[in-house]
Amino acid sequence: MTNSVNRLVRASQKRQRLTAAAARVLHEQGVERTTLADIARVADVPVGNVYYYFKTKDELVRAALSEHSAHLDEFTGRLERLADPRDRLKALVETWVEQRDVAARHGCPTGTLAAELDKRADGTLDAEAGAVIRRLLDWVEGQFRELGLSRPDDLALSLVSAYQGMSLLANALRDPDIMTREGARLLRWLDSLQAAEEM
Amino acid sequence: MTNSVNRLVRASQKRQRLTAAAARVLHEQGVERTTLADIARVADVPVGNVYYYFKTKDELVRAALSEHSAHLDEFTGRLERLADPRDRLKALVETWVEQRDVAARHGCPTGTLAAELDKRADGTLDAEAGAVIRRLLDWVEGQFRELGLSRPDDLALSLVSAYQGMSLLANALRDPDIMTREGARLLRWLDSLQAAEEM
DNA sequence: GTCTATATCTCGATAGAC
DNA sequence: GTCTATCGAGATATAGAC
Repeated sequence: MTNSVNRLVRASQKRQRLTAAAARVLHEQGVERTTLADIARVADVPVGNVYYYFKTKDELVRAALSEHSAHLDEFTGRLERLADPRDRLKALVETWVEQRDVAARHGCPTGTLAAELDKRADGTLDAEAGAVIRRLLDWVEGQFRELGLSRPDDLALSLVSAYQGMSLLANALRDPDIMTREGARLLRWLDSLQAAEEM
Repeated sequence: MTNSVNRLVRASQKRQRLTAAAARVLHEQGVERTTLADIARVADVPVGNVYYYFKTKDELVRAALSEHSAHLDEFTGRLERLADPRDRLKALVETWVEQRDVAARHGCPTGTLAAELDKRADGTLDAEAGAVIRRLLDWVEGQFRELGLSRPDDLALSLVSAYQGMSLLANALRDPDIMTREGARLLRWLDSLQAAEEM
């Protein structure tokens, strides 16, 4: 490697570290209570240096959203190795339940971010947060459609909505058991669905 | 009325105006993005005067939470005029759907507040937000119990969770129709429940 | 590309006149 | 009780040396 390539690699490593740190810290503390210093510290990058990679704080929020979106794609991609769409959805619910302690402590990463960004008058970033949720919604709808169920869009809405709701309640009441209880109901519900039948 | 009583009344009127303004503005803009000046302006009270009624910003947040809690009590109280608990729950869902435009714009007042407060390391106010949600949860559970349904706590969790989920999605996607679609499913679900049967 | 120092701004909170 | 003026903390963002 030449020196210039070396520098480039190190540079993008720092950018990557900042992005990962932003995704994590913004989830834990929220956008408004997170300072650039917080993110820089976790990423082990000097504060002033942050501006070389991200011109504004909003760009860091954007990067965190991309990170969540990429993570979601990678996850649904893995689920598609399962042959039966119903098994994919059940595996999705099981993963949510496994993450119950994180949900009880900080809520759903994308959901809490979207809720916070929607409080802004400036409506640029909140649309991007909504797009990540829409991405999950569309993927789930595809699974219901493959199962030959009617109104797959409404079924997807119910499932994703249930996830956001149980995450918010688990968080607000600081009770991971809420994820377990609602998760069990969702698994039973998924098992009960039959083609040409609604919920 | 003596002058001193006059002053007292005017004073508590101002306190009341500040509380109402806090409840509204904190819902619309969130806690972190709302300044004391914002609340004072809406309440038509000079900024510096706020501190005569509320020693800190957190006390204003607390007052807003009490306002939401009182509003909830008053609302469930009115619902209890209906003889059938099932009708009470259906009226509750119908009210949520009627509020769809507010939900799409700002989310559920208590839910978004709880989510934001839970991002704090300091865990004093978030518990109070959770308590308001718990209050709704308990009331709904009572209705299911009156209906003689098994696991009324799980049923209440499903209903309130569905409400929080659909509010968050409607808000994130800026789409009030989401409230209508999920609301319709909840009404059908409530109709389908029979004693000694689970969801 | 990296980092320090600092400018600039906003906001919560206080002091003190009236 | 009411209100103005302002302090001081803390944050984003920038200037500029290296």
